[in-house]
Amino acid sequence: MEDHVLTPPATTPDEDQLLAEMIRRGEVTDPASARGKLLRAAVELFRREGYERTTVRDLAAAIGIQSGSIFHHFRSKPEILHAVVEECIRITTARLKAAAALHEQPADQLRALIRSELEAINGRSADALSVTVFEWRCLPEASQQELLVWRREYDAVWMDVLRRTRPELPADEIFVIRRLLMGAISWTHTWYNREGRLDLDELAIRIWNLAVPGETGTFS
Amino acid sequence: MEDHVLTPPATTPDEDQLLAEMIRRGEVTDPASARGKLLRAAVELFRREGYERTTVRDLAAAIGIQSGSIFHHFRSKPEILHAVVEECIRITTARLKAAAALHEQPADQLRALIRSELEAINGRSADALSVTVFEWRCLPEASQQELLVWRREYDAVWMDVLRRTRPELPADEIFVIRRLLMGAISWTHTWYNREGRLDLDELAIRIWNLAVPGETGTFS
DNA sequence: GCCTACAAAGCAAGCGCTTGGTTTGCAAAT
DNA sequence: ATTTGCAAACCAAGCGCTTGCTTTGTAGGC
Repeated sequence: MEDHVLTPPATTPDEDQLLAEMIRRGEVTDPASARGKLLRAAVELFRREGYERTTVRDLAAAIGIQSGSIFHHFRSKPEILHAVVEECIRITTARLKAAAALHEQPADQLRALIRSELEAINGRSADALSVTVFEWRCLPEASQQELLVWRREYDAVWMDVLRRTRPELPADEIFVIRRLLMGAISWTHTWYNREGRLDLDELAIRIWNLAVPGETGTFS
Repeated sequence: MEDHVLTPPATTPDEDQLLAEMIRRGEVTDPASARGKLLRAAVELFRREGYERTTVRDLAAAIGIQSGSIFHHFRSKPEILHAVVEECIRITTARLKAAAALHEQPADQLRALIRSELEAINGRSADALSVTVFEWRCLPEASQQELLVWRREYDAVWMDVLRRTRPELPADEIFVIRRLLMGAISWTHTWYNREGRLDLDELAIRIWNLAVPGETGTFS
């Protein structure tokens, strides 16, 4: 990850390799397993129809088994949502950290974080993150508390990099910047189109310019 | 609305008066009526529990009637959600236009739009807007199409002011700016606290500075 | 011979909504 | 001033269906 001598620093970490390692370490479910297939189907259905509207019968039909058989893999329907959200946060956090590790300078790291979050929201795992955000309140209270621990870890990476990028700003200003950035980035999933003219790298730089005045300073 | 001679231009329109006029014109339901009470209860429950999780029995209990009696006022449960969303968009759009009409200069108008949207998302009608955004997909396809007409009208106000504020930018850049602003503003509802030190006027100016470089140019 | 992974069938609860009948408010007729 | 008429608002009961989940049984790999 630090061998810049052999391979030049990439703007984005190798997502497939990262995922493969996490599967090997047992941190996320192997997509090839029955449980993995079920989780993938759940992500797609929960995103398209919402958690409440998706029935265990829909879920079973999506992977070609009977509804009762679901409960061999999960004890309850909420447990499926919990698993989806947990694995999503795990993967997203790992990618965020990997993105930051590609660079030395705080400003470069910040750009990488923005790029990473854009990728998470608009890339291949977009459905999972969408479920995580939109169906969060469907989780039982106990699940929410448990998962908040992971979420705080994700936020800590952002705050650390932002502090070092804008050391002159007080903590509460850093907080506001993080939130405004998060909003601008999250919202892209409602309008950004990968097939359009604007690519994610360019969009990342536009947003980056909002947080780091310096050279260009603003939009355009 | 234009008599600046007698009353100085306000930074924010009188929401109560605007609402009263709309009720008088029959554009929104009178909150004092049975239908109005039901809609207000629906907003609160849909926001807190979500549309799917809220049953007509919950709704009836909230206003102290039997579940069957709901269907004297609305033909179906989706029709209730439709009414909530429609009235929310109507009111929000009217407020946005009123905010723009308080000023002459495009830059001032833009600040007023930002302030208005912040108010809509964090103010008294925050619950209704939250329902509109989060439960949108629960609406039947036909409802969505019908309501999209109103939504486009809302967007048109924004695009018009943005174009006149930054006439040097091409249309697609204006589009991106609008979306990034919308994201930053919408997301405030997840973190902004009215009781905190940062007031909405100040936050509006911070966001305004992102879109209009000129004087101050950036954050802080 | 046991364990994993499913099928098949079904249960209890809860859902949106319907039905038939009762109460209430109010204006016109007496 | 009282009665009558009537529609809006609501109740009590429950229908038909779907839901998450349970139970029982079994085919196949180790």
